[in-house]
Amino acid sequence: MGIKERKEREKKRRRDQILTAVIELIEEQGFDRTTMEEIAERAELSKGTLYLYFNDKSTLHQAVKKRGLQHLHEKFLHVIKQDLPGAELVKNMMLTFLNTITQNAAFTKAMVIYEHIKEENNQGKPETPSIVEDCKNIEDELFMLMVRAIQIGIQDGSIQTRLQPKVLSLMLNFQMSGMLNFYLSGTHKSATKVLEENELSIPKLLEEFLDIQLNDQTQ
Amino acid sequence: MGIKERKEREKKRRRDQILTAVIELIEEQGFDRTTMEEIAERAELSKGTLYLYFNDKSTLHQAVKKRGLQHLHEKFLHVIKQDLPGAELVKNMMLTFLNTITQNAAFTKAMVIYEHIKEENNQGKPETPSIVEDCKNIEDELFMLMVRAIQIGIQDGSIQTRLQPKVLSLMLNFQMSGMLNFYLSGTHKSATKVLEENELSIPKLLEEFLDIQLNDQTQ
Amino acid sequence: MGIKERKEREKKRRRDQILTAVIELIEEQGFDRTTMEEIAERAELSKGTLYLYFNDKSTLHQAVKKRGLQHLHEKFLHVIKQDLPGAELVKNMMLTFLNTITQNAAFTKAMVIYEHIKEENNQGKPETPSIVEDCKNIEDELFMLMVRAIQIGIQDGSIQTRLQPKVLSLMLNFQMSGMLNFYLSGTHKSATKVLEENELSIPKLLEEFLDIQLNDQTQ
Amino acid sequence: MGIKERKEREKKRRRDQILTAVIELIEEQGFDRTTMEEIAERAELSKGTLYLYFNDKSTLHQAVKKRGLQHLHEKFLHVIKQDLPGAELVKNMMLTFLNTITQNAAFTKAMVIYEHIKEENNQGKPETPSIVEDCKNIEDELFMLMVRAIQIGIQDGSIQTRLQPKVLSLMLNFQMSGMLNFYLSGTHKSATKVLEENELSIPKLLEEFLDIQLNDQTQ
DNA sequence: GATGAATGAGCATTCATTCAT
DNA sequence: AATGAATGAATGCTCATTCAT
Repeated sequence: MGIKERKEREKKRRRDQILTAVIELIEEQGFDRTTMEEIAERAELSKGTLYLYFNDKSTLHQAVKKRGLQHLHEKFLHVIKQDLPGAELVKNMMLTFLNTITQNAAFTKAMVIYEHIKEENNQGKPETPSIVEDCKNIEDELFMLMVRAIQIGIQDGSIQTRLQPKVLSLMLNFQMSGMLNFYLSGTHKSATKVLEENELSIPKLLEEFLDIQLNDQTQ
Repeated sequence: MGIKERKEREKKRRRDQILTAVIELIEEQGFDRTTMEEIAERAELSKGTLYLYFNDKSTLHQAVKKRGLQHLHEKFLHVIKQDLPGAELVKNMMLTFLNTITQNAAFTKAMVIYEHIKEENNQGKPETPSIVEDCKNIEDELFMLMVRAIQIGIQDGSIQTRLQPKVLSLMLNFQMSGMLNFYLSGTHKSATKVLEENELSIPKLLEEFLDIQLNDQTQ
Repeated sequence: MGIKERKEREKKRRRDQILTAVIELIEEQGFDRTTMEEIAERAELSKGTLYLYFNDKSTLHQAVKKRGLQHLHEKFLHVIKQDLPGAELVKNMMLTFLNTITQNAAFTKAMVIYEHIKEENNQGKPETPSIVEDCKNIEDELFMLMVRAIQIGIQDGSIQTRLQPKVLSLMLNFQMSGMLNFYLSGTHKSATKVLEENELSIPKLLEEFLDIQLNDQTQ
Repeated sequence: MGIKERKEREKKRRRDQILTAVIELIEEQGFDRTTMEEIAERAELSKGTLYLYFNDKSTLHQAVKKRGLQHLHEKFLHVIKQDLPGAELVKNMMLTFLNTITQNAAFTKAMVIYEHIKEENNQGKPETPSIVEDCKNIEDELFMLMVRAIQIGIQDGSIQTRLQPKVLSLMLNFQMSGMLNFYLSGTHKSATKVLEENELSIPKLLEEFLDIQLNDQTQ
C-alpha cells in the first residue's frame, strides 16, 4: 500500500520538476521559443518522459497556467481573510493581482499570449479537458472572491454603488485586464509619459480609479 | 508624365492587393498559421513579388497593423467632428472602438497577439523602422483625440472629473483594453454569464462605466 | 554494458553511412549542388537525422575533409615506415599524394574549392571548432612527415640541399599544390600538350623536379 | 559612318562600366555573394541591361577573368622587353605574377574558385565560347612568354638546365600556382610559421627556388 | 536599346511527436 | 517507466533570368 503512495508521490514530484523547468524557461525565452528538448534537459529528464506526464506541449502550457492561477488564488484567499473594510479588500486584491503580474511579467505574458494563440494552432486537436476545466474553475473562484469582497464592502458601507456586485466586479476586472496589457506591452507607448508627467504610477492610478468607482454618488 | 503616375498607382494597388489577401487569411487562420506561400497565392502573385513590396513577413504584419490603425483613426476623426457634448464624444469613441474590434475580431486578435509575440521571435532583427514609427504615431493621435474629447466635455460641463484629461483618458483606455481582451478571448468565461444574468451587454456596461467615471462627485 | 558499446558502434556506423553518402554525391555533382535532402536519401535516413549527427551542412563538409586527410595521413605513415633512402621516401610521398588526388579528383576538388568558398559564405557563423582544429592538426602532421623524410634523406646522403628541411618541405609542397591544381582544373590547357609533346606525365615530371631540387649542387 | 563608331564606342564603355563594377564588388564580397542586382546598381544600369551585354552571370565572370589575364599579359610583355639576362626575366615574370596576385587577392581568388565551380553549375549550359577561347589564348601566350624568357636565358648562359624550355616553364608554373594557393588560402597554416622562423618570405623563397632550378648541375 | 517588375524553383533548418528497446 | 534516436512536415527567403512596355 505504502508502495503505491510512494509511486504516487514520486509521480507528482516529476510533474513539479517539469513544470518548474518550463516556468524557468518561459521567463528566460518565452514559451514559443522553448523547445521540448530544452524542457527535458532542464528537468533532467528525457524528451520521451515529458510525454508520459503531459500529452502535449499545449497541455504542458495549460498545466503551467493552472499553477499560476492557483498561486493567485492562494493570495486572494489570504486577502479576503483579512479583517478590513470591503473597499480595502477590493483594493488589496487588485494590487495583489498587479504585483503578481509585474513580478512574473514574462511568465504572465506567455500565459496570455498562448491563451490567444492556441486556438490558431489547435485546430481539431482535442486538448486535455480536465486541466482546462480546472483553470476555468479557478478563474471563476477568483472572480467570486472579488464579488464577495464587494459584497462585504457594500454591507460595511465602504463601497457605494448602484451596480450589482457581479457587474461591478466585471468592470473592475476589465480595468485590471487593461492595466495588465499595459504592463505586458514592453513598449509602454505614450502611456508611460502621461504617468510620468502626472507623477503617477499604475498602483496610484488604480487607487484613483477605485476612489471614483467605489464611491458612486450618481443617483 | 502620366506614365509615372500610372506606375505609381499600380504599385499602390499591388500593395493593397497583398494587404487585403493577408487580412483575409488572418481572419481565416490567424497570422502565424498563414504562410508567405498562401499569401502570394491569394493575392494572385508569386512568392518573390511579395518580397518586392515587403522586406519581411514581419514587415508585412506591421503594414497590416498600420492599416487597421488608420481605419480607426478615420473613424475617431469622424466622431470628433460631430457637434455633441464632450461626454457623448467620448462615449461614441469608445463604442466605435469596440464596434470596430468586434467586427474584425480575428483581425484585431492577430494584431494584438503578434504585438506580443514578435518580441519573442525578433531577437536581434532590425524591423523596418518607418512603419513601426508610423504605427506609434497613429496610436498617439488616437490617444490625443480622446484627450481632446475629454477636454471638450470638461468645458461644456458634460464631464466632471478631478483628474487631468490625459490621466482620465488613460483610465478609459485601460477599460477599453480590458473589454477588448474580453472580446478576444473566445472563451468568455463566467463574464458572459454575468452579463446575461443582468441583461447587460458590453456597450451597456460601458455606458454605466462612463456614467460613473465622467461624473465624479467625490470632492 | 555491451549494450552501451553496441549503441556506440551503431552511432559511428550511422556517421560513416552519412559521410559515405556525401562523398558519393560530391563525386557525382560537387558539394554545393548536393542538397541535404539528397544526402539523407542516399544515406537512407531522414533529413532530420542528418542534423543529429552534424550541426550544419558546413560541419558535414568539414567532417568529409577530415576523413580525406586521415586517409592521406595513413598512407604517409605507411610510406615513412619503409626502409628506403630519404629521397625515395620523399618521392613516394609526393607520388602517393598525387595518386590519391587523382583517384578522388572530384572529391578533392570539392574539398579545395569549399575551403575557399566557405569564407565567402560563413561570414559570422561560428563553425564547429573541434573538427576544424582536427583538420589543421592532421595537415600539420602531414607536413611534419614530409620534413622527417627530408631529414632522413639529408642524413643518409640521398638528399643534398642548403635549405632547412622545413623550408625545402614547403617548396615541395608548393610544387605538389601546383600539380594538384593542374589535375583539378579539368581544362588542362596547353600544359597537357607540352607533357604529351615531351612524352612526359606528371609523375615523371615530378621525378625530374626532385632530381634537381634534391641534388642542389649550388654552393 | 561616324555614328556607327560612336555607338560602338559607347557599347564598349558600357561593358567596361559593368566589368569595373563587378570587379569592385568581387573585391568587396566575392563573386558568389555578389548579385546581379548589386552589379546593376553599382554600374548605374538596370538589371535587364546587364543581360544585353552578357548572356549570363557565368559569362560575366568569364569576361572579368579575361580582363585580369590581359592585365597580366601586358605586364609580362613589359618584362620581356627589358634587356636583361633570361634568368632575370624569368624571375621578374614570376615576381610580377605573385605581386599582381597579392595585390588583387580577392579578385584572383574569385577567378580561381569560379574556374572550379562553374563546371559544377553549368551542367548543360552552352557557355559563351568566344570569351572562353580568348582566355585560353591569353593563358597560352603567357605561357609562351615564359618559355621565351627561358630560351633567352639558355642562350645567354644565365639558365642551365637539361629540361626542354616548355617543360621547365611548366615546372615553374606549378610552383607559381602552388604559391598562389598559399596566398589565397587565408589561413596560411603552418606554412607561415615556417617562413617566419627562417626569416623568409614568398618572394625570397621564390629566388631560392629559381637559384636551384635554373642552375641545374646534375648531369 | 533600356528598364525593372515579376517570376518561381531551390534549400537549409527546426522541432513536436513517436516508438522500439 | 524511461529513454533518446529517428522522423518528416513545414516555411521564410534569395536571386538569376525573362519579358512587356
